[in-house]
Amino acid sequence: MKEKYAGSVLPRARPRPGGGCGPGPDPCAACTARVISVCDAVSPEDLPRLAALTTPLEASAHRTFIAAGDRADFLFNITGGVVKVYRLLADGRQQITGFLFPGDFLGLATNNTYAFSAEAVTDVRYCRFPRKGLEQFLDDVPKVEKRLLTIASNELAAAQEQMVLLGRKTAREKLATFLVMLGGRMSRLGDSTEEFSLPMSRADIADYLGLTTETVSRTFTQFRTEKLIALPKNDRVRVTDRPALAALAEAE
Amino acid sequence: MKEKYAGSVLPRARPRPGGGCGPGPDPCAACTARVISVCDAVSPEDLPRLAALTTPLEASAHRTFIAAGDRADFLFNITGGVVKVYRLLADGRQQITGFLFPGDFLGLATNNTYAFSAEAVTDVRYCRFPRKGLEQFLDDVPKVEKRLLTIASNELAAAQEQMVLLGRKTAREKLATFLVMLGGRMSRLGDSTEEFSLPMSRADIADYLGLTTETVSRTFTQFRTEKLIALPKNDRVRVTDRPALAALAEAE
DNA sequence: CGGGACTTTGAGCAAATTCAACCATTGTGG
DNA sequence: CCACAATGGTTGAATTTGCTCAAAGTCCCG
Repeated sequence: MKEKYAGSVLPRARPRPGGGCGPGPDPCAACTARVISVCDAVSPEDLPRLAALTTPLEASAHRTFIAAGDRADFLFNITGGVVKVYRLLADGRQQITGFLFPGDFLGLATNNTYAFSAEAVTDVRYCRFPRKGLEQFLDDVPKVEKRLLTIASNELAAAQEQMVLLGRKTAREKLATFLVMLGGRMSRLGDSTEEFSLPMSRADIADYLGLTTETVSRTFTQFRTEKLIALPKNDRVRVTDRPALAALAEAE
Repeated sequence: MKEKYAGSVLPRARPRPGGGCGPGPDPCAACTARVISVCDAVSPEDLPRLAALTTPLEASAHRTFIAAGDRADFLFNITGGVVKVYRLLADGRQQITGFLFPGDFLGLATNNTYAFSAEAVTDVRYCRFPRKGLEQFLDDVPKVEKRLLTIASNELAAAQEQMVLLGRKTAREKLATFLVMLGGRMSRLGDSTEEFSLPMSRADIADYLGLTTETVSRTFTQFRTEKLIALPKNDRVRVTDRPALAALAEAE
């Protein structure tokens, strides 16, 4: 199992392992993830109202907490841990469309049902908002709606980036891009860019990059042989030749 | 050149070839694309104000009217013709992230610059809005902002779909998906689902599906041999076995 | 210490690419 | 009006990248 990863994602997060909402009457005010999420757009005086809508929840590693086809009654904000968002084909082929980290937002749905599934990669903490209530809240606090639009735009840009990766990059370029991206992300969460944890399995990395586990593994080995990276543990990378890795990643 | 395609995309559109905004004092009110676009969320009394912000423009086939890196001062609404949105890698590899049709919206940008380029595939008509002015307008007409969020959500869902295609589908499945999608899109624009125009080149299809022109061409030939489709002209498809094509497309 | 899950490695294979030639359509200039 | 160049599309052969199938190897954790 993967419980080992729990809490390793926010090494310097303060109040609770894995980060997350604080307890007490005003949990959102104490939320360690707030500064990097939607909730940042909420002014202090509106926080209690947001908190009233919020249900803080947890999911242990490998739990699927959103299944494609479910009624899309909720929106989510990840406060601790790592989540994978994915789609399946009928025969089981899986494409992971994104990994979510603390502060990331989830749940923008087109119809009344989710078109994707979401599974906890590590133990996860998240806040759940009922769509109905949140929509009301959004009407009253337009700033948050703007923020949502910004978030959606960012995700759209990221999605386009990922399409370039999936459609036009080689296995080496894909993995290099992934490592650079993950390093950046991890460092923003308090880990170092040079050495950081790799919370997801090889299979998940493969399903994110449009490859097989074997190819991911082989490419890791190549990179290690070429001294671009080191793998002190299976779930930890040290980038030893950042320029070379970045060059591979940004064939653009 | 491709001028031959101009106007072939909205066969039943009324007022002008290729559709587009009407002339005169209230062009938006006469816009044939309005009913299927953002502008639909604008109430009649606000239309003049929107019209005041709008600059109707044209671009002939193959003209790049947004280049990645440009300052993102404008938003766009396609009113006639077909546009491709794409990204390039340094060595020229291209990934088309989407084709836009009349009613489609374009320009959501993360930073101050566009991260993508946009090129007219056929002769194109479009409306241009200055970001600044539009933002003001959005503040006053929250309904439109909501609509934008909905559009962004839809695009996000489409982007995820495309990631599945790029990362996990075979060449045959990719082309089948593309044809089904295009058929649906074309029929909503007044063409038939059974036979419709194929306004983009094989190279563009390849760059959209993460394949090479050769593979696209070979797969077209396969489909023709298997009597799934017919190609009365190079730029026209007739779907002769829709169920089979759909089955190939939706391996999901 | 042993079982299970995950990862790595190897060998052969297949899908898609590359490189190259050929064909078809269209538009141009003689 | 026809020849012909140009562009885009198709086809073929050889090659390559990444996949499949199979077998070890590793690392936890109990």
